[in-house]
Amino acid sequence: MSPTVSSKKSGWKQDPERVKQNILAVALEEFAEHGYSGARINRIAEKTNTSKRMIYYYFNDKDTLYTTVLSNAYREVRESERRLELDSVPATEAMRALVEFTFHHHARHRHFIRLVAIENIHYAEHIQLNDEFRDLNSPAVQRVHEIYQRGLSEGVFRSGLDPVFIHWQISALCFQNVSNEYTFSKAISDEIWTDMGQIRLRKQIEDSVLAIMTV
Amino acid sequence: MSPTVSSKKSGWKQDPERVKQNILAVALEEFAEHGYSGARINRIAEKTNTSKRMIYYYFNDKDTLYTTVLSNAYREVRESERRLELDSVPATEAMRALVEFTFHHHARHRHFIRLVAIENIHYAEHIQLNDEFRDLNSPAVQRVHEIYQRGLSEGVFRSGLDPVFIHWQISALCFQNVSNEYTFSKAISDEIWTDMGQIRLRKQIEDSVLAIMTV
Amino acid sequence: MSPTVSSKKSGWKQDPERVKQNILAVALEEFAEHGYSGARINRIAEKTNTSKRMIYYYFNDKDTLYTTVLSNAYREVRESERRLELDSVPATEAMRALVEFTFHHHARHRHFIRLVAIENIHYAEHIQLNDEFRDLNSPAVQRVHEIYQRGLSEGVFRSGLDPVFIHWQISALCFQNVSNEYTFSKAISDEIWTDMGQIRLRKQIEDSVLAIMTV
Amino acid sequence: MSPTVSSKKSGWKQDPERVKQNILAVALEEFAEHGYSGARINRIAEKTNTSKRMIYYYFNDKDTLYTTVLSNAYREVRESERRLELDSVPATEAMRALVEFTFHHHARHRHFIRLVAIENIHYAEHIQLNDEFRDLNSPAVQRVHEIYQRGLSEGVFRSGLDPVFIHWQISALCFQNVSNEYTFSKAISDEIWTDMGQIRLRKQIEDSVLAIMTV
DNA sequence: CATGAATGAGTTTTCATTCAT
DNA sequence: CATGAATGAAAACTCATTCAT
Repeated sequence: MSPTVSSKKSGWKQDPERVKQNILAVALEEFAEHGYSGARINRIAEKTNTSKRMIYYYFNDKDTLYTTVLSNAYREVRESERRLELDSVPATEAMRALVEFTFHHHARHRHFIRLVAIENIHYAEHIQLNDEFRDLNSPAVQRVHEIYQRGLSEGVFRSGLDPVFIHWQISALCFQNVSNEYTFSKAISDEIWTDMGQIRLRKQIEDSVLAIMTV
Repeated sequence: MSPTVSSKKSGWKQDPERVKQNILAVALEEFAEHGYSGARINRIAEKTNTSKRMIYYYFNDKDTLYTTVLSNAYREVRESERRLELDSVPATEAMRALVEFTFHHHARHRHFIRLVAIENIHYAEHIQLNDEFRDLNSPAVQRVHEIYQRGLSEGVFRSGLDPVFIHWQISALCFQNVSNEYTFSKAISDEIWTDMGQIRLRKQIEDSVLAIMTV
Repeated sequence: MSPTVSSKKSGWKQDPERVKQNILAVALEEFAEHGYSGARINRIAEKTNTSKRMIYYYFNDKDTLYTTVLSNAYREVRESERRLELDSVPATEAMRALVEFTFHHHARHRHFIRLVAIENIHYAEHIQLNDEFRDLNSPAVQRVHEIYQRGLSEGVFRSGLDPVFIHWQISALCFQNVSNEYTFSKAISDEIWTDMGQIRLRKQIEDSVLAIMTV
Repeated sequence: MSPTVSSKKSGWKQDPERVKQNILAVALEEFAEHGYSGARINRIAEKTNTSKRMIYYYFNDKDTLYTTVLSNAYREVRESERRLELDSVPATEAMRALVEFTFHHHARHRHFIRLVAIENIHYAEHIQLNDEFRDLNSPAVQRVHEIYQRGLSEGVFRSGLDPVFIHWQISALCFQNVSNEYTFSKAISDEIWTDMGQIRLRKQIEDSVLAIMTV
């Protein structure tokens, strides 16, 4: 009866923020698994601690729910990326560390990767292009930029490079490692996704990134 | 009067093969544009020279239609890739040519790229894993293998490399150039997809591939 | 204003149980009249106080609706059979009473008889063979068994009979009286289905059942 | 090339009568198996030596095809019944023989039994009530009538019986033995349809018929 | 006679969303 | 805040039947 005791479907009044987070978590899974059109509000409601009505109460419609899920996913992933600290090591080493981190980070956030792949199918039309969104993502390039500058001072990197392109290369390869596993495995070979294959691939990505940067 | 002349909706009986191809062409667009769940049989029918009923007449259901579209797309793209001839040039040059070709080929087959991205969202469950499919795709790796062998004889490439990994690198980067343009543009920058950006990117991809191969 | 008063299409929210029962009643008629394939969800919806959508809301699909109708029909008919009390009369009299009751009971439940005939065309594949279903139907044989035992003690019945076969005889003849009226009438004669014919037939059935039981 | 060589789909011109018979045979199975609404013209066409178009060519529509199948089935079964010869034996013996014959005859013509059950669901609306049809079926009652008359002369049968009711009793029980096996087996017991059960049941039917006839 | 292709009208089923309390 | 019931619009799919050659 006490308002602090709020759990599952038993309690009377639930914490609104908690309810919303619960819905978003379930919706993330559903959208990541089935895409926008393939996702089912019914399925989301069933896996939720609350009811279908609440989804509409808090998020108005499927589109808004998806958009919220997407921007939340970006925020969470970018936030979790910020924990990486690379300041004190030499540039080359830092670069390798950044690639390694990105490689594992993407692998550990498959839902996010799938969501981004899905959003590209939709021409990224659900992403509001604004300063807030750019600010959210800029640290990714910024980090590359800083390491690059350091490497220039150290004399180990070529001049005239664009951090955006470097970042793209890292991102593209680590992204693809997660996103295209299934068709590549069936069409060509699945050796890349064995334990050994993953280690080898990560090394290759590190090498390829450093190769285009070094003198 | 000539029985060989049959076209559009005017004539009574169309060439069945032509009707099927027409449906497949329209369906390819629809599926590539909206994904499996987002695709609408009605929309496909409208853009077709024939009726919705005929889609079911020839393809039974949405799933079969999609599967047929997908395998056809693979076949067509792989077939069109076969035209590349790289035998007579030095290995390094051949490798650059292969990357350049792949880069443009992917860019010119956006529907196929989107379809593959979509199919990965579905865990490639519509692809029948069989010898025929493998045989269709093996030339892609084979080509890399041949150039690599040539480069080894020429003494320009490192030994111990796996053509599958090399092919993956080329494929991944050229694929991503098409598939992730929209989110990357909004999140980071769209400079990569300017005319200049594309030239620069292609060079970078060439460099990165050669870098991991050369001594 | 009173929340307990809710009826027909006027009120907003109907009593769910009442809605389901209404659907089932209409569906029983439709399936009994046209068989499974001949039945139309649209027609059921029209005769209902609710909409086609609600049929799917409560019963998911045509098959489930039919199965529910069928098992409900069995339950209702068996329940209504239970009201017969035959304990206090001599066995021979009790047997005649049972046949008479069954004769009229089947005649008054034509929908059920038709449904069972339809289900036999489908090889009874919609009937879940389980203890619950057996328990539902066992009283029918049990009743025959009890009368038979009584008749044995009274010395009026032959020994060595199987109640299942006795029950079958009663059931078969009373069933057929309802189920094969139309073809028999056209092929042979409809005199059996005149008022007099029905009386005569019932007597004949009673006689035939007693004849195989008595010494 | 010779017109006498006509077989399967290879030959050019088929024997029209043979084609029609082939269609009717396949259609009989389909209608008996699935009922009128459940039957599929497509399925019939597939199992036929000819094409769907020919079905329409010879029978106009589904309804006519069904009607033809039905009346053909009646004719064939009645014709095959005529072979029974019972003249020279005593009436009681003849009656037993008639029941036994009917019992086995029905069991050997399940398609026909099912078709009749189906037609009753349709209120026998496909049967044209005319003299021809009556004439076709009258021998069945006539046979009972003759035996009954003989039994009267012999002094073994009661007077005042109606051959129609006797025939109904035989027919009903032998019919039900085929038509209601599935629901009865699931609801009550399948012992009746074991080899021993069938022998026992046939005896019971014989007994019950004779019981209502004898003094 | 014979045929594969074509089709309109209808049938089942699904889905996001709303409503009265 | 919260809920089960309700729903219109549209989606996938089916079926008997017809057509031009």
